[in-house]
Amino acid sequence: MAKDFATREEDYSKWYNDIVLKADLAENSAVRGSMVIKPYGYAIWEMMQAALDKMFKDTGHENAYFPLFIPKSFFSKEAAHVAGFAKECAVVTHYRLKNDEDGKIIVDPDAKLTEELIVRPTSETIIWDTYRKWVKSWRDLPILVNQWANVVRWEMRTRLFLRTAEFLWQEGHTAHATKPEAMEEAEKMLGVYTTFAQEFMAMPVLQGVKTENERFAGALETFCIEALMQDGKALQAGTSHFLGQNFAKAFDVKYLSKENKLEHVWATSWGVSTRLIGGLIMSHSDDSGLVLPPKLAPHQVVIVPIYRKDEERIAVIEKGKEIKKELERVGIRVKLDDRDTQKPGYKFAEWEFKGVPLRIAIGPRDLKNSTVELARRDTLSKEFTAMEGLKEKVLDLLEEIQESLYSRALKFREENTNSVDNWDEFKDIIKNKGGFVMAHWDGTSETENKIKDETKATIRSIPLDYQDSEEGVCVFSGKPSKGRVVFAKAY
RNA sequence: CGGGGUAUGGCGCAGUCCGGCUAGCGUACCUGCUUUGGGAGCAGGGGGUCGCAGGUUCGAAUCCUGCUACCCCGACCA
Repeated sequence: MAKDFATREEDYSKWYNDIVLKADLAENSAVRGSMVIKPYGYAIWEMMQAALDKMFKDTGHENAYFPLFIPKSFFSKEAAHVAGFAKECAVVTHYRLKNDEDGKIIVDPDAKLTEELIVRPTSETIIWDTYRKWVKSWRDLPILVNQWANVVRWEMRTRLFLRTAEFLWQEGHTAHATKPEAMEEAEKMLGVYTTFAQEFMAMPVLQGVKTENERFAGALETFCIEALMQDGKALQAGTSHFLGQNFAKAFDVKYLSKENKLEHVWATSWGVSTRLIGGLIMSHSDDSGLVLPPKLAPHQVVIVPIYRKDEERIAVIEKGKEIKKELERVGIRVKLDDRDTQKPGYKFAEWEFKGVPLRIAIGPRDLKNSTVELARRDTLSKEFTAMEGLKEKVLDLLEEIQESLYSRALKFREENTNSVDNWDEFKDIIKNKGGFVMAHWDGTSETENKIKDETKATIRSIPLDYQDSEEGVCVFSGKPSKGRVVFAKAY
């Protein structure tokens, strides 16, 4: 175990917090509930952004940017949407400060806005107000736009990355001529998120739709991916909403169809946030700190030189540079830690809790034997290996680590997914074991709420293959059920 | 918003009950020497209006009053 680290066993929340802080990902700021994302944490976000952005563009989307502020009146246009967000909005009421008689800075009461501005908690309203101007004809559709932005939701309780008052995300907002086209878009983006989670984050996810209770405010259908964390709690990792014509009607977005008929357009929105970094941490990390999947690690390989005397230092670092160059030539992200201010043992420990997938140590002994010491973060194993053929070996290992993290996480999820038909067993598993519980449900919000009150478990999703799955009776009410849904306690 | 707790060098804490000399410890930081294949050792050194405002007192980190911030547990949520 790393020095000063809580273990998962001892205190899971503290373990999580320790990793965020000690791995230098983020810290709490002077602003309540808002974090500073530090360079190493932001580098991970940039890796995520790069991969996602490419996938969005490959599926035909373009980036744009809409205002941070939304006029208050926009919020009264879509009733369900307002109800969902009203309680957690930051509101701008004035536009100026001044000095009072004591020289203190105060809000200038004369500078009151005639209409208050809402700091966006999400951008549907401002975007749909804009789309009205963009859409006249069926030829203007579809609009496939994504925005990388920050949003603010005034949360009661916050946790680094998992829930902060301000967070970074992307939000896609699309407009379509027909319902099937919009539905197809919502499903397509769920697929993009799934691919990203599994192939890049090495985090297995369940695809499904939300129940009415858990649905996005203003959506007709919310698709989601849900991941299982190491403490047995579920994390909603991404959502894609089919919004129907709700926003088009609220903001009067109409087009003339080929048949010369005036129609409302169909909408989707979809988003993932910096919360994914929390999911990444809780999927793979261990009691020695962060573990990063190679595809998202800012440094895939770190080289630590070992030396005593000056001439050794020069020779070893020279070799380190050579290896770095060679690895970079095949596209590997390499950090040569040539700081003379820290000793090797310190560097080993540091890169370990920062989660770098592979570490190469080179010392005088290696120069003589033409070897390096190669250590894996995921298994914490190390071996001496020949410098000859190193880059092939590293490439293979990075791929192997990526796959092994995924299969380890998948195995964990499988071991912590239980099909349950008995109410007492349901309560017992939710309370004592956690994980996903697949159980029959009668389809009513009433039952869902009662289960939540009694166990704190919610329906994370209704699996996409729900319609074809087995019939049964609701684990709580005994009424008929068309299939099993996924229950869990959630973040 | 309900319940509990905390506020003292960068960080983590002791001291507060029972007021009293220059506010202490660990760590981090700085300098020097020895070290360097898993978080180095020794020596020396710098850094704190004790959360804020008021009060009691010869004297307040310590007692009293008010305020603020943060943390944990719930309810709300990506």
